[in-house]
Amino acid sequence: MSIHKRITKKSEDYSEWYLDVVEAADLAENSSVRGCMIIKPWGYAIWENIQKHLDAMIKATGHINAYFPIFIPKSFFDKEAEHVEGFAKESAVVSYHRLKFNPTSRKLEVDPEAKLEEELLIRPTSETIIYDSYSRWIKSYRDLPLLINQWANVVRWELRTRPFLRTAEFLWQEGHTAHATMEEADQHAIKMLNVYKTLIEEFLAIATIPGKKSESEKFAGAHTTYTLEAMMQDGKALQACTSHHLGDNFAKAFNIQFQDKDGKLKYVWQTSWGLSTRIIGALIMVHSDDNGLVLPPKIAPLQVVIVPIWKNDSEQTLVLNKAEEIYQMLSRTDITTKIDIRDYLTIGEKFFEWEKKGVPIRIEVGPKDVQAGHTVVVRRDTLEKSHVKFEDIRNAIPATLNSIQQNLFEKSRQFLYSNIHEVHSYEELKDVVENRNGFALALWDGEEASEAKVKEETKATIRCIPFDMQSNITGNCVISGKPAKYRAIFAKSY
RNA sequence: CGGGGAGUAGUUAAGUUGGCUAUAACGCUUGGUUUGGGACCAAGAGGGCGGAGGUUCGAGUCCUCUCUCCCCGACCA
Repeated sequence: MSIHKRITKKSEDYSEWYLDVVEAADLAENSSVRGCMIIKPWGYAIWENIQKHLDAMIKATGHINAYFPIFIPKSFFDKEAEHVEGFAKESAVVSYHRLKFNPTSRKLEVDPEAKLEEELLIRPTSETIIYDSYSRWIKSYRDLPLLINQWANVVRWELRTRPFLRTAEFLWQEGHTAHATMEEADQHAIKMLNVYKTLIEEFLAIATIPGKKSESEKFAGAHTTYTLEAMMQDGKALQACTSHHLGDNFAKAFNIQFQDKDGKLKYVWQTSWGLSTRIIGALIMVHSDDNGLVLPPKIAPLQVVIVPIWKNDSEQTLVLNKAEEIYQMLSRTDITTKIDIRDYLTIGEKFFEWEKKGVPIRIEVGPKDVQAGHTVVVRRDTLEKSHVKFEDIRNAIPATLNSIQQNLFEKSRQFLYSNIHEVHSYEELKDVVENRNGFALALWDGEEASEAKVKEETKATIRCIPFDMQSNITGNCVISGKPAKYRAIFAKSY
C-alpha cells in the first residue's frame, strides 16, 4: 500500500493541495456514505494524541467524563427557540425502528408499522439531551458546579463537505457545565477557551486569536460565544474551537433549578465548549508544505523514523545492528520511534513516504555512516540534513524535536500577525479580505447591518472581536461611519 | 433545491462517422538486476464499459427511461 501521489503546488491551487496532502499522508478518505469520511490509522493516531492531551487538561480543570445517548427526541430541540432554528436545517432524523423483508422485490424495506411516535434526531450537539438529565440531577447549590465532558460523534447534514474541515459526521469532545452564578459561568467559558489555547499552541503549534463572536456568528442558543481563530496559509480563517457562555437560556428551557443557600429557587448558568476533528484540518493547512504533511513532534504518532540503507547481506547486518542500537537508545526516552526494515522499497520511496506522512525526524543509517561513526539526521520542517555522532544522538534528538516544535509555532505566529492588517476605510477592508488574503482589523459599530453588508459584498465575516485589541476605541465604524464600539477581525473563512 | 460536468480494470484516463478477442499508464503478483532521494527488465493477474429497456447482422459508441457521483451556489464547526 505504498503512496505515490505527487502533490499539487500549494501556490497553484490551495484546495487541491490540501486534498493531496490528506491523501498523500494517508490520513483519511471519503467513504461511500455521502459526506462522511473514513479516518485512516495515521489520521486517527493524530486524533488519539490530541484526545490524550486534551482529556488530561480537561480533567485537570476539574471535569469528569460521561456519555449520553446519540438519539435526541425531537421535542427536546423545540424547547430552546434559537437552538432549534440553528440546527433544524442540518439534522438527520430517525423515524422508524424496523425493516422488513419484501419477498417480491427481495429487498429490505422500512416497515410502516414501525414508525416511531416521536422522531429521534441523531445528535448534532448534545446540549438538549444532557440538560434534560441536568434538570433531574441538580437540586441544590451543593450540586454545583457540575462539570462534565463527553467524547462523542455528532452528525450535521452538511451539503458540501471536505475531509476534516466539514464532514457529515465528526468526532469531538463537548463539555457541559452548570454554575450558580452568571459570573462564574462566564469565567468558566473563558477558562476553557484558555485550555484550548494552551493545547493548540503548545501541542499543535498553531497561533490563534482569542475573542468573542458577534451576535450573528455566535452559537445557536448561547449568550456569548468565545472562539480561537487560526489563519491558514492562504490567509483564510478557521475557527479552531468555541466555548459558549449559555447564560440561563437552556436552564429556563429545561427547567434546571437549584435551591440556593438563601433558600430561593434559582436557574443555573451554563457553559458548553467543544473541539472537533476539524482541528486536524487546521493542523494540516497550517504546517504542511509541497512535500506533504508536517507534524509538530508533540502530536506526531511517530516522532523519529530510522531508515537503514544497505546493498548486500553483510552491509544489512552491520546497518541493522546499528539501527537497532539507536532504536533501543531512543526507546529508553519517551520518544516514539521505529526502524523501517521493509526490504521491498527503495530508500527513495521510504524517504518520500515518511516525508509525506510528516514524521518530524528521519535518521539515515548506511554503511558509510556506520564507518564514520555518525548518522544523517533530517528534520521535516526545514528538510535540513546534519551529521550526528552516535554518542550525541541521545541528546541531539530530543533537542531537535524541541526545536521543530518551537519553530513550527513561531512560523505560525509570525504568519498570523504579519497578515493582520489594521484598516481605516471600507475600501481598505475590502482590499485586505479580497486581494491581500489576510485578516482585516477594523473599527466596527457593533451593528449587524454593517456586518451583513461586508458579508454580502465580500463574503468575509467577523471572525471575532479579539480580547486584547480593544483599547482606545476612538473613531468611526469603517462600514457605516457611525461611532465605533469594537475592533473586529474580518476575514473569509473555512 | 438552482446551474454545470462525469460514470470504461484497484486508480487516472483513451476509445474516430456503430465493426473483428475493449486500450494505455500507474498500482498489484512472480522472477531477475538494482538500492545514499519516487529504479530497471521480463512474464502475469485483473474489466465487458453505472443500471434497465430498445434500434441493429453487430452497441462502450445511437434512442428512451433510470440511478449514482463530482464541481459551483444557498446552509455550516
